[in-house]
Amino acid sequence: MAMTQPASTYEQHRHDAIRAAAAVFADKGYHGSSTRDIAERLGIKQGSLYYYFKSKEEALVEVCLYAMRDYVQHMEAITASDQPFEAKLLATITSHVSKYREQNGAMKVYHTERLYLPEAKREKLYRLGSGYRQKLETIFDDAVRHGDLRPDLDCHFATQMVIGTCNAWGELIARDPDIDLFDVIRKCADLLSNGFIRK
Amino acid sequence: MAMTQPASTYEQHRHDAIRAAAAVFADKGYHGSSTRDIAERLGIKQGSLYYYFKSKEEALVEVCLYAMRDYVQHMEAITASDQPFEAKLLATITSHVSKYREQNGAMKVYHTERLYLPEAKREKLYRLGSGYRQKLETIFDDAVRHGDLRPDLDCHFATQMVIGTCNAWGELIARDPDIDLFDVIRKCADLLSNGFIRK
Amino acid sequence: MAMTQPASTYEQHRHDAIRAAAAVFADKGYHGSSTRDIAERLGIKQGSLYYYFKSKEEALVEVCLYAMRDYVQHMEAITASDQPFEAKLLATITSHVSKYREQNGAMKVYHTERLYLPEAKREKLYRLGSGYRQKLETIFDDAVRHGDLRPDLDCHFATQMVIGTCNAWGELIARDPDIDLFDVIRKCADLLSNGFIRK
Amino acid sequence: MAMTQPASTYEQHRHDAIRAAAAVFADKGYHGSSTRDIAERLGIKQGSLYYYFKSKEEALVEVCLYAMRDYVQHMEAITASDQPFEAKLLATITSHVSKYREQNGAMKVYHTERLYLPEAKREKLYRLGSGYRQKLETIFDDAVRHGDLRPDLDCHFATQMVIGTCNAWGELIARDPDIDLFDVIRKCADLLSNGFIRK
DNA sequence: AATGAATGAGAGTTCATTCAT
DNA sequence: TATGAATGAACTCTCATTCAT
Repeated sequence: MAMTQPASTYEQHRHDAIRAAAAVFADKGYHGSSTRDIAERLGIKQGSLYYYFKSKEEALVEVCLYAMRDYVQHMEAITASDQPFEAKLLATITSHVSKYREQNGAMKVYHTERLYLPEAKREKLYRLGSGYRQKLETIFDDAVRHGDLRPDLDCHFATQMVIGTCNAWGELIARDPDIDLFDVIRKCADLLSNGFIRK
Repeated sequence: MAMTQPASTYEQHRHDAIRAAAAVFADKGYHGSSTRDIAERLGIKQGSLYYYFKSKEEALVEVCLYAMRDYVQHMEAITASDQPFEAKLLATITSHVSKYREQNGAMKVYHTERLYLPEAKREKLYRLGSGYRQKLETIFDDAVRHGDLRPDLDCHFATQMVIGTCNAWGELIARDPDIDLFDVIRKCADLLSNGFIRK
Repeated sequence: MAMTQPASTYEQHRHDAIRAAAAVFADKGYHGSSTRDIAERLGIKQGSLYYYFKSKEEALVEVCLYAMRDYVQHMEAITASDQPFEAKLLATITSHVSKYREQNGAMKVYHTERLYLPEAKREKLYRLGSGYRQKLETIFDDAVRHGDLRPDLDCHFATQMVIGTCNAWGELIARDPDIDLFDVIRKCADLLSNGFIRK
Repeated sequence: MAMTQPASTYEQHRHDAIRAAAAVFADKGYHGSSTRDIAERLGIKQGSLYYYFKSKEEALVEVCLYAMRDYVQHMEAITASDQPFEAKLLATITSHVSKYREQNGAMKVYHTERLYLPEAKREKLYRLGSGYRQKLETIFDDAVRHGDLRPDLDCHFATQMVIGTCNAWGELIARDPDIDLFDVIRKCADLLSNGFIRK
């Protein structure tokens, strides 16, 4: 059972182009990358890139969309599932941090280069991703209501904190391939849940 | 009590130039900024920038050094002080996060653009900043030994977590001037210390 | 009998670019010429030059190599030939001085601008050209041994003298198109052989 | 008995500036030199140069004039003297070639950079120097008439040849301080007079 | 007599983009 | 489907020159 669309040759090649762009942008930043860099990584000539993107900016948009793929759905699945808070948190962090090791760095690009897009396009991406934060926040809301979390918890703040922490670790593990991904995830979830202090 | 060095006119103007560069780099990224942008912000002509920096790259180095100024010393003072762990953590977070609202964004530039410097210069900056992490780690080591923190705590991990969290919040508060800095600091310290979970 | 290689369009255009650079450098000197000057002479826009040379310096190198083409081989052919000394000298001078009227001044550029190349590249060119002097010197050595030339002749000095004289006349005939090339060559060979003095 | 004018301090300093310019132009060429290079060699700041020259071009003119100083007079003295041809030739060559080791390379600058001056100024310099060639030519004319030289000698050509040869050797000895100046002069005069061929 | 500070013009170079083939 | 060739705009950087001090 194929999980991705059969995909015409063009779509396949375009997908490769997006992944090449992701890798190059992740490495050198959007403004530090040239279309030639991307083309070289793809093994084609500079001009040929324009068969797949109508501009460099479009390439960035596509990389960001690629990064967002399955991102929100994942969160929705976690929210809908019938697990205790700590399991949901672990699942969230796993999903988020792992993404930094996948998709040729697209997630990193989304996080750091998205801002260079013109307002309009940035807004569209933002809307795409904001469901994520909302869903995550409801996990916190529910858990507080249910008595699992501190009753004084600022759920909005906690949500940002989780996301920010995931992004921070994501950067680190994207840069250093020697870091043990699951060790990071476990400790991260533990510390966020329980804090540094001895009980 | 003089708060700043007397400083020659040249030094003063150069300082202004560094701050202008910091602001522009923070806004558009190193590669996305032009020397004209910086000059314009300073109110001089493009070519005149080279009276203060011998290259755009040198400007980036200076911005990073500016960001690092007092940074490690602050940490050393906190380490040396005779306060309980939670006070030290609060002081650390305050010092770190506040920096993102100071110095025209130099701290953000240091964090996100430093990587575009050639190996040699990056290394030198790195050495300057690495004392920070070490000092912070000793705070954790001491507190674990003293019984204030969980005995199973991975202090190295915890250190990275604090720094990463501070940087993540730093980005947010730098971008959004409406965020209440001290609210963030307080909640951040609280959550890191005590976690989300109800005791 | 094909006299030039078939040559791809790119090679042909690049050749034109080298000749344009030769002409401009010969006229205004390397540092006095701009890439725009060269491009204009070629009838393309400045930026397009970089499709043919990756830097202005590379253009200078190519012009120098162009000047050296066939230069040493010519000398080798003369050396190997079975002619008396005076014929060989005449052939040498002819070959050398004529070059100043050919190849759009590349020889002049080689002679006067080569020095502005960085050590490494200059060295490589030098090695290419140094065979010339050596071959010429053997002509003198042989002729002295054979009794055609004065037995007290400093052959190394004589070689330099021929080359220097050729270059001096080359400059003159390159600058003034009215000078009769073959008149110069003949008189030059005569005077070098026989001197000013009446016998 | 002072041989140069008493000279105001200004004149002395200006003289130093001309010599500094000569050295720098000789080393890097007119277009390859910056006014900062010259100022640095003088030990003053760039802007201060303009106290001595109203433009870089004027500096070049002054260097050329400096090179020409005593040049023609020397030739006149030689012409007027009552020596045989060979002594006059030797004196001429000595005077000319030696100049390349004097005056900080001004002669080399005159020879190679003069052409970059605008027509008008070049013309003026040319007139200054052309007396030299004329005087030298009369030496040849006289010697032919007197029967010392070959009756078929093209005196104009011979004159150019002497000058060209002197300049060629001048370049060599200016570049390489190890060359024995008087050895060059002697051999040069000998070969020009008597040629390579065995009598 | 000399300098610090600035400038405007122009340099070499890169690059996103186009388009005929 | 992809390329070779070119372009024009922008970029970093240099430099001759000016001028108040």
